[in-house]
Amino acid sequence: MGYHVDLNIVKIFLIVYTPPHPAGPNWSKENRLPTPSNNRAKSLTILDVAKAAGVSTATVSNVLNKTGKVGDKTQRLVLSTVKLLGYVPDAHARRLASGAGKTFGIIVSDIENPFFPEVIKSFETRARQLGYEAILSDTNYDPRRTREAAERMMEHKVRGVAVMTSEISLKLIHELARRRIAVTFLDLAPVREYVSKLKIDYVAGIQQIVQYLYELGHRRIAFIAGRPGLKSNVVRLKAYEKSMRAVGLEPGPILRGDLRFEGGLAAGHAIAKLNPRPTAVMAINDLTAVGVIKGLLQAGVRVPDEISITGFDKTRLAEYSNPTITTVDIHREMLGKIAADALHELSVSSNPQGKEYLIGAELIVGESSGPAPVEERSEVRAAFASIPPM
Amino acid sequence: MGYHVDLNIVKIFLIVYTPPHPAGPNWSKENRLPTPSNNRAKSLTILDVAKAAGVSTATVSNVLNKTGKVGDKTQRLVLSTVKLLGYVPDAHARRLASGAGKTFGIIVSDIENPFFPEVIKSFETRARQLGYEAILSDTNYDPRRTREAAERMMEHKVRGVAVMTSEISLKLIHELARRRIAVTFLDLAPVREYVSKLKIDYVAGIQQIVQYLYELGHRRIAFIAGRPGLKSNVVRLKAYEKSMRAVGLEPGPILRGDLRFEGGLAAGHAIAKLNPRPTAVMAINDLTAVGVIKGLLQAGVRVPDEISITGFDKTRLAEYSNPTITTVDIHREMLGKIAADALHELSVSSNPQGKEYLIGAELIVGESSGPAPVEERSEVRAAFASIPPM
DNA sequence: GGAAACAACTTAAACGCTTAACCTGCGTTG
DNA sequence: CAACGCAGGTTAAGCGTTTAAGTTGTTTCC
Repeated sequence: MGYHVDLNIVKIFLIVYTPPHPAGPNWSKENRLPTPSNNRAKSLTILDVAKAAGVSTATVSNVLNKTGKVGDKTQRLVLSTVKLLGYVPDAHARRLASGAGKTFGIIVSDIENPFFPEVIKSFETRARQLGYEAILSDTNYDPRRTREAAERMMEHKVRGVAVMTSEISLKLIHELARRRIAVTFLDLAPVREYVSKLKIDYVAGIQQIVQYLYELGHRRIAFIAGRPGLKSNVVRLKAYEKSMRAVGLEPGPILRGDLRFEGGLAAGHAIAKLNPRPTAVMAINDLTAVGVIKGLLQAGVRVPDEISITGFDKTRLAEYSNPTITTVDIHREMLGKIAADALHELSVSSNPQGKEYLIGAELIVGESSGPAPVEERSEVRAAFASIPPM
Repeated sequence: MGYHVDLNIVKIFLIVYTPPHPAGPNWSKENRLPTPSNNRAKSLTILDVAKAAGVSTATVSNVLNKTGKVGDKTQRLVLSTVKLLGYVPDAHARRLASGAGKTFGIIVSDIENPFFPEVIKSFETRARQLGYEAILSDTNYDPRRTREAAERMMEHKVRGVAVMTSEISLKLIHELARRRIAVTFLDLAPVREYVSKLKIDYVAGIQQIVQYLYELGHRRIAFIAGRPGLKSNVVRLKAYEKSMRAVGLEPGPILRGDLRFEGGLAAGHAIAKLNPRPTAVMAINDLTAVGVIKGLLQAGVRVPDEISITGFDKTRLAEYSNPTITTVDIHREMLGKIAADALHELSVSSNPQGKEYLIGAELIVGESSGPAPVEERSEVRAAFASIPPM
């Protein structure tokens, strides 16, 4: 029952307050006759309430659903009976009887990724306002789990699903749509019946960073990419290349990352050794940026004096980091809200044709970026001379 | 339809691909006759499958539930029919008919607080392994929403609820328990029928930090508290005071924080001005620690050379921070897993008496702490002389 | 003053599934 | 060879709601 301090052991102690009895996890099946799973716990039903109040079940139902078909007096009677008995209606019976449940689903890749909680929260908040319940599924980046998540949504007969992950096949999306379940999707899927599209303006965000760095005198701007498989990553990379060319700069060097701290760290070390070293680094997200900064600092390169770093997504991390990170706010809270609005519109409208929503991006300047180092300035001026004005 | 770059405007553009039609949000109610919300979409039922396969609904059900009562050949026939038709069973009808649904709920304060996603994930993962579905409710620290969350759990007839927030009344807990819904709770509630208790060993965690700092020669160790209202915060504060006295040190100074970055920042500035300045600061959580470090750095105090900082909770932040933070791992992932296990045991056992689970804490040394500054050492030796060995 | 309209209910038929109880035919068994 | 057991089904009675349709008793209106 006691315990001792040992830094290397996960200490979990089980203190059983009750006298030990045979119902442990390994309890043999033979004597498991009267488990609560078997005897249906006769719970309070609407009929009990009706009897107690001396009315019909229909009246109770009408009171609970505020249809306005019940007289004032009866209404109060029913309500007080409900309170007295502690009756809570059964959500499942309700849904079954009424046909259409007011539920939305949201599917995300990874709830631990700081990107998602905010989206989930705003989605759920907005859904509530519109009178929907929300259920969440986390796929853990696993396509099989994604299919399971979609199936769960169908089983629960949701009215709409906000798909916030890319590990999902178009086929699955269409399967949902065919069942008349509204879907919002990020980027990939084309708009069609029951399917709307949420598009984050990555291109504009990247453009703003390049523009900003350019104006600070940076000319060698590296890019730390993410996982090549993810479409949104490819989009950002392309946008980087295009924006660079737009201001007359050659893209590169481009380093591989993994969207995680570790990848950024490695990239930071690599960049420190580069010659000539870039004067600015665009990381594909904040987490990578934090890693890059750490890597550079470990290698003795000062940020932002010697090199500027930028992130993307404006997670809280950007704010907490030391130095704070220059990043792009893609308005994650809008993402969730708009998803809910879009689903609502699709499921309420008589014409369920999808739409496309574009969500803007906004540059947020932090401490991790500054003017290009002075020794670069002469070069800059030379560059100015040879590059035509935009 | 176009858009222009403006850093101060949230840019959200709606591009409607479809020809405009009258079903906008402000559409008048008169002509909303045939909305999809009204006409029950006759969806595929088990009867359709049964007919198509030429068997009874009971057989289909038995196949789907793998009761083993169906012959091999029929089984295959049914399964292929299901696939062919794209039939998905209705979760609500299922639950209603079978009485006991296999669902757990989890109630958290704030999904955006990095503490929770990890707990949720491990809870959900474990619940799945045990064969349960999980539904999530976020209370946003609002007691009213907490009540709603609990009601939602009752409506959904969950078998158990993991309550991970403290903004909940004992009354509510008991109401759940009375309905034979298993509950796990943090700290506050006493164990009883259907209620188990998950206790994090904060005391041991704090003790380890004090011990560790003491051994590094620190004698003036400040504490940054959280919100006085939260019970878990009070526990930590008390543990700090007790641990300090246990090694023969006077507790204090104790500064007020808010569990957030901002509070830490303010505390950091305050500490920089203190005279004599503490040589170490224990922050109540990692986020506060990050703030403290930032505040101190801004005031020109070096970490850890001049002052050591410790956090608590071992969030990813501790790892990403610069310097990395010495913290305490309270095994959040265990919290979720154990909650699921505890609920399962309660709901399966014939004797639903709760138990108490103690989850150990573990010191994780980072870069934010180190030996006390040398100029303090003489003082330390004096202290050693006068303090009896532990 | 009688038809019509209405407010305030009640009745009972779904909703889509599970499951206890029942049936049927075939191989075993004493 | 009658009796039995059992594998592999089927039938039908719920599960707890909602809601269309029906039933009152009371106004309203010409």
